[in-house]
Amino acid sequence: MTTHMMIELIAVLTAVRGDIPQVMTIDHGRQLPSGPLESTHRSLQAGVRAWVERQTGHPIGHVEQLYTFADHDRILSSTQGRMIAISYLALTRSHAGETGWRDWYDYFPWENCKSDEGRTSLALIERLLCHWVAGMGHAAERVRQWQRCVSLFAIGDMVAWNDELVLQRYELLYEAGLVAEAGCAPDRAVPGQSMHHDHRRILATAMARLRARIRYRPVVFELMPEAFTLLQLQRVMESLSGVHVHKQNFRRLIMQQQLVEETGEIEERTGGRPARLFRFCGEVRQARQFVGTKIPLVQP
Amino acid sequence: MTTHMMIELIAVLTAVRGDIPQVMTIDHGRQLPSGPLESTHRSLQAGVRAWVERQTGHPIGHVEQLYTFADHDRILSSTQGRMIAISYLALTRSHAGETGWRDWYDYFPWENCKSDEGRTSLALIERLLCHWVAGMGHAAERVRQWQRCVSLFAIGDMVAWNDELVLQRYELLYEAGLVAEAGCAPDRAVPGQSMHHDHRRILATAMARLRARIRYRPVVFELMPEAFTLLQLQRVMESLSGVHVHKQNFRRLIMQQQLVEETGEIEERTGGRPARLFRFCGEVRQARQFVGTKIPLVQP
DNA sequence: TCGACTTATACTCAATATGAGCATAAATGG
DNA sequence: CCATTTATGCTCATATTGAGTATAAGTCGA
Repeated sequence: MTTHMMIELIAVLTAVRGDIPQVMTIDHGRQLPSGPLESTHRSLQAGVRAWVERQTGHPIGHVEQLYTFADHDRILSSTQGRMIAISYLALTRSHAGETGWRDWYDYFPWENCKSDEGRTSLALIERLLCHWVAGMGHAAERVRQWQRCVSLFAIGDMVAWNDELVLQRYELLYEAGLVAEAGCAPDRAVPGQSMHHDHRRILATAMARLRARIRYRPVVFELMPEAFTLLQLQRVMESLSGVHVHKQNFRRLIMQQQLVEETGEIEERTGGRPARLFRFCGEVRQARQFVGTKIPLVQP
Repeated sequence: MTTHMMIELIAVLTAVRGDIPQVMTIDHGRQLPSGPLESTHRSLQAGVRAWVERQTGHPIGHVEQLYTFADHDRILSSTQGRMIAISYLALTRSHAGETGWRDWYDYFPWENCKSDEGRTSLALIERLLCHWVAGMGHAAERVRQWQRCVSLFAIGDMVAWNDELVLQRYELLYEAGLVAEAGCAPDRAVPGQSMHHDHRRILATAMARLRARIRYRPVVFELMPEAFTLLQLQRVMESLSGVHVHKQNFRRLIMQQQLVEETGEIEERTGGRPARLFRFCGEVRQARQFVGTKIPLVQP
């Protein structure tokens, strides 16, 4: 009796191509890669790592457990099958010419406030949510839910946009019946590709976690090439978090924390003045790996 | 074939008595309460909640998943039995006259830097770690591990104490063979009660998570009585985090964030000038529940 | 009753951190 | 040569933070 078949590992494998965060998918972008826990795996983390590295051929940097959930439907139908899913966030560096990679913001256009597409998406969501709230019976409930919409989507400038609330925003849209996973009609749905099962929800969890991590931990560098300019680093930070940063202040903070050191090389193809290339000070930082990192992320 | 027997839920149920954080235990303080996932549970979270509330009779406030791990020994011996453990942090308010509650710092004396016991414990750890590192073969490894000791235990004032690194500190002591769980001789072990299996490790995870949470989320109030003075609140924050806060600055931040409102009552038994009583502004805050909370935690 | 001690609460002040802008340098392409 | 682009150095006002002073209002013991 092999009982470990019931444990499923789901990976949100993330990389950055150019400036754009991407996620590894299967089934034409409809699912996240997943696999069973095998008895040869020494631990869950090792299981994910081994399996993803075999699948992509790339070494994985940061691996982090996200969340474990019971698949409710499967519990009740007491047939054999997957019962517990454990999701992981994994970061890798490059992936030239591989298939299965999709942009984060194909699934969550509204999370990319930097882009025009994101802003129009947000404007549409605002109208749809307004309509959803208006259709509620109780006035008190109407007020409560509208407050929730306002604080999650930063409607009306009363509250600032919080880039870490990816999951909460998705859940609100789900409750409002504005995503395909909630079974709504396509014309009523918000823009953004849907996924099978609750995989888009898991992706939202991963995005939120990564956005939180890059603020305090030097994990961005797991996604960067060996050498990079400060603007490249800034662009990656911006596209991960979905918000703009002030260029000079960003440089100031990166430099004064001594997160990076010059390689001595110069990047010529900047389109303007050539830029110095930097590398992550992994060696020096490893010693004090528990000292926090501060990355400034502000609104435009 | 009931397959759900293999999933174990482990709860770190935390409350505060007086000013002291406590954890619910069984087996004379040697284990954390745990139970199997049942098919009647609608979700994992609901399972933990239902089961803990039945066990203690108290309503639970905040519940949060901590970590999922595979019990390695059980995987290899392919007998039936528990295989996956999912741990949770749960907060509750009061527990007058119940058994099983133990102080956090019975298990982690060194995490309570406020107390004299914590400081002597830390001084001893410093000596033991120094001895451990000195016995290493390679000089490079010696340097690397000593750096790790220094940054985790804030040895020599080169780096500040980080109260959120509870788990990392425990893991270092485990690797150094200084805790009973690592199979060391009692006279070589660091002070602090041990637990069965990896339960002390799970407790460390829970403490770290709660210390991180109370900084940015108003979860402290789940542990406070209905009405409290600002000093009581401060004392609870201090004993959860294990570090001192500056009284006036603490008040300033709490007040200007409008986390609390006056009840109008006065607490007379302060030992000094009577203090105003406050309650948590849950209603007002619920609307903007995603706005961050800032609690100042500094070194003495 | 007085005085030492405790806690509560208000306010000040200096050091930093942060957000935003200005200015200059060094490349490109017409 | 000039407009444009990016890089990089510097300033400045404001907000936040850490730490201290001052005063108020109780308790307790001699």
